[in-house]
Amino acid sequence: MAEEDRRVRRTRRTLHEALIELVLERGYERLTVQDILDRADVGRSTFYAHFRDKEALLLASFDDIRDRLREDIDAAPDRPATLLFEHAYQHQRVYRALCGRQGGSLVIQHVHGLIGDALREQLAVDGVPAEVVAEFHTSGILGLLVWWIDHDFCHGPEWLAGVYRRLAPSTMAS
Amino acid sequence: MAEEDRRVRRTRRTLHEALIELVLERGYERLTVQDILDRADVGRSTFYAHFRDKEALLLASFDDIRDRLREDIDAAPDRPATLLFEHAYQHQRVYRALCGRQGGSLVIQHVHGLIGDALREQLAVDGVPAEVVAEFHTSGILGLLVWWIDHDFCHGPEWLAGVYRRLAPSTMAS
DNA sequence: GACGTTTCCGAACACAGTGTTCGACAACGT
DNA sequence: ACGTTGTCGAACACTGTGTTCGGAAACGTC
Repeated sequence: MAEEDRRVRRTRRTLHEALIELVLERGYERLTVQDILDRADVGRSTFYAHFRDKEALLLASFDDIRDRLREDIDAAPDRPATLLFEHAYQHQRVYRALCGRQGGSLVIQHVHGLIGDALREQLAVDGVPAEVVAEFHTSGILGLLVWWIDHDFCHGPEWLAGVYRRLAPSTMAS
Repeated sequence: MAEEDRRVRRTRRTLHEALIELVLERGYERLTVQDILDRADVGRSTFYAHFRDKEALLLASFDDIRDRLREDIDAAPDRPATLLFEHAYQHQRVYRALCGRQGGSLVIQHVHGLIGDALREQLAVDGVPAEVVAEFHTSGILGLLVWWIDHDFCHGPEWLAGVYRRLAPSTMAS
């Protein structure tokens, strides 16, 4: 009974798809709510009945995937980078739209928080606060991710995970 | 004879100062051109005689500092991270406004390019493309920088440079 | 299949912010 | 004291936002 009405599902799904399409075509910043409405063929008032603004739609579009990523990380918290790379590889289209250079930086920030939280409890280096170590690694991992996305996912996720392990030997986490 | 007119200097300086102030107070994204005009007490048409938009003002405000940073890096290209940290420490107010979390991400992107270019020619790790190594390190360094800024420059620049050296021992660059 | 409910549409609206124009005036450097 | 150049301020057209509301259509349920 939670999601009973088909029309609601249809509207939200259509809007999400339109957003992804348009971000890939023209980049998030350049998009207008009206652009999304036209592409999705959804009425203006309908949009605002579902989302507060463009940003809310963006974040909602990432909700499902983020939840799954979080679950995976919770299940195996000792190798968040590997999980992130595999996850992105499985959802290339969405990750390209939301985490690539043309996506809004908001989603990246969320992922940053996710990975940062996981790393903070895994990493330890003598004489350096765990917070700082985690920050360095998280930023590095996301740098690798964005590079990978912008290079069309050349190489598999194992390769990238190997690169990370090679570049950050100061700890056990991968 | 290049910059003869005092009025021009005054206008540009006032606008830059107003921008920095307001970014520190309310964040770049939330700012209106009109806000900047009010704070600087400069006419609307005058603003557009100098800058195409808010973004152009932001980048111009970073021009001087960026040039000096580039010169420093060119002079000692083997330790770009250390130079960046020292540079930020010397210009805390501007860096806080332009590279902190509340600054537009544009300036950060510029710095990213600067550091990335320098690192790409310094780093080498067997079996990993230099491009990827540089991307990882650059992102990590900028992560450290942002963390440092957001923690009010606690510790000196040497400390942060030491942290970086400790976390990224896969190369000689510091 | 008929029902009451929920959602959607679409047009209208007020509003905020952008970037441009122009004439009058003031400040400038020489 | 001069001609030049920058600034002001008000007006304007324009784009995009977020809201409102009544009528129509689709929905789930019984």
